[in-house]
Amino acid sequence: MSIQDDSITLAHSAETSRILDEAERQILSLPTGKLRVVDVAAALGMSHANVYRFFKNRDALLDGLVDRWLRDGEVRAEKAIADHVTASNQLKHVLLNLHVQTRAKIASAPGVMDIYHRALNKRSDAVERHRAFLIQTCAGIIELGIERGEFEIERTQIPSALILIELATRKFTHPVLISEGLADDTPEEAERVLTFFIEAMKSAPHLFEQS
Amino acid sequence: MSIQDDSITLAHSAETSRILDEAERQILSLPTGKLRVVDVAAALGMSHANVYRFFKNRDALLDGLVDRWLRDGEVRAEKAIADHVTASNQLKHVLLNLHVQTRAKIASAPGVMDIYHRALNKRSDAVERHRAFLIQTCAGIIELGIERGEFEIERTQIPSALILIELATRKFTHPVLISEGLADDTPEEAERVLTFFIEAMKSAPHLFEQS
DNA sequence: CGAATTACATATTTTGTATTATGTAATCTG
DNA sequence: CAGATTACATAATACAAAATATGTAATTCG
Repeated sequence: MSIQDDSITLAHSAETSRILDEAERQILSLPTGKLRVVDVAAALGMSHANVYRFFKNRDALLDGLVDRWLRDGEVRAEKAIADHVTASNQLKHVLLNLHVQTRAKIASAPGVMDIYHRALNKRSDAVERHRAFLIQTCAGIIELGIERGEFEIERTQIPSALILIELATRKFTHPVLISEGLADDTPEEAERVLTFFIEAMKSAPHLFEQS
Repeated sequence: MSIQDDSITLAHSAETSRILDEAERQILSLPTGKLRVVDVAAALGMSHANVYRFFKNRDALLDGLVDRWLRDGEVRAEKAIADHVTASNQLKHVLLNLHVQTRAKIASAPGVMDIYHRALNKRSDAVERHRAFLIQTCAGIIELGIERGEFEIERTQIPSALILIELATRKFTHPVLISEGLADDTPEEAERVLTFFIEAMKSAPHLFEQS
């Protein structure tokens, strides 16, 4: 029974994964993000029409890729939380990791950015979900930090802190903006801004009062 | 003599200005930034080769346009300083004005963004100069704020404050990033971040200590 | 009958060519 | 001879035709 349940809980069928794997492989060796469904199907020895049984259209396939990348980032975020003890370090490393990983992903192949760009402009479900995950995660960490007495801000100031941190660090977490500043923006700068807000939550809580 | 001096100090000849005026006029009514030197020359009733007497090449002409736009922003920055008394308000409105003005400029015509984009990717002299102007201006305001006892940070912390403010607000002042977030990022959000840093300089100077 | 394929109309991309623009040098003009 | 033009080689762009991809419906296969 548990075996059946396991197979049911698999979000993607084995076939879906194979298709995504091949799509990703091709994207990484492509000069641009112009992935062709026919090529993916051909490489897998199936007809291209068969791909459409698993993905509504090409956009859905690309969204699937972005979704995997974003989920990968989320796993790393969870790991960053597990790897650090203090809320300060958890918050810092969750966002810093995100910056560094996305940076690396984008730099790995020119086509990756094209795919991200499309998904973000479309505000695909995958992107919205990821955004919600991040905000929830950061909120949780800050809450923990407050409970532990690590941060001096009030619980009611959490939304305000989240908005500010998001605004000031989006430049380091948003794929398009990372790509735009690939040459200029360093992880060190990201850390600097993060440290500033973390220190502010520790020793200058009044800055987060709602206006 | 002073008349002669005046004419000499004119950075642009009357002809240069005419060319830039016509180029700008065309850009504003063009779907993309694909300005053609021949068209500008034709509209002015001169041969296209004549344009090359005043601008080394097409890129130089486009840089000239960006330069004018950026200088216009600088004039508005100076005005923002004159219009406000406190260093806090000067700093806030200089950057906020920049955000709002650039936003409006980009929204005015699709071609404008193309031109900005090119100049920024090229790191043209115009852009570098503008960047230096902004940093210098903000530094001056902060210095004044310190002198007046409005900000509590130390003079030695000015560089640190400038870097942080620049990092956290570039999203609101960088044309490409403004364009990217034209739909999402509001002036209100920009103000929020600015207010945060200004308040921090007032009441939490220790946050700006060098690490 | 479910899983996959081929067949097909429409959209998109590629390709080769004609046209037009760029930038420079030679030439003209007042 | 400074100020501008025309003339020209090279580079970029626009365009039309052919080729290819997408997405769906009819068809085949096990």
